[in-house]
Amino acid sequence: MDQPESSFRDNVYAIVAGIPAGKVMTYGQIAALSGHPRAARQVGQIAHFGPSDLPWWRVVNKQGGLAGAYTNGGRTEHKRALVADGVVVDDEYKVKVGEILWWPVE
DNA sequence: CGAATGACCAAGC
DNA sequence: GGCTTGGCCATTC
Repeated sequence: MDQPESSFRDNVYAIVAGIPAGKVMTYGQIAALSGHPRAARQVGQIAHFGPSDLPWWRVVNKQGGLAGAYTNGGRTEHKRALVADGVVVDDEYKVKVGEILWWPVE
């Protein structure tokens, strides 16, 4: 392909696609692992405009809060998808930080 | 191609 | 504790 293989976008795809069911990751974490520790916003853009083949519902913010602009219908469906995957949700629309999957850094 | 937007994060007041 | 600012860069108009 014409694109460089180590694109920020491509890395995000691989990471999000690699999130196991029952776990969630944060935008900042994904961005950092993609090579841009401050590009958490782009993860959100990719999530919105990017491919829908990836489990974006397993992606939450640093507070464990769900995305308010979830393409499927908002936090309602987002939370529902998480619970369906086996993720523990504390409040109506928040996930425990302890349930977040942290990648093997260092 | 340029400007605007944005599903975030961290620091400052 | 909540609002404001700066930063990142892909997607859209």
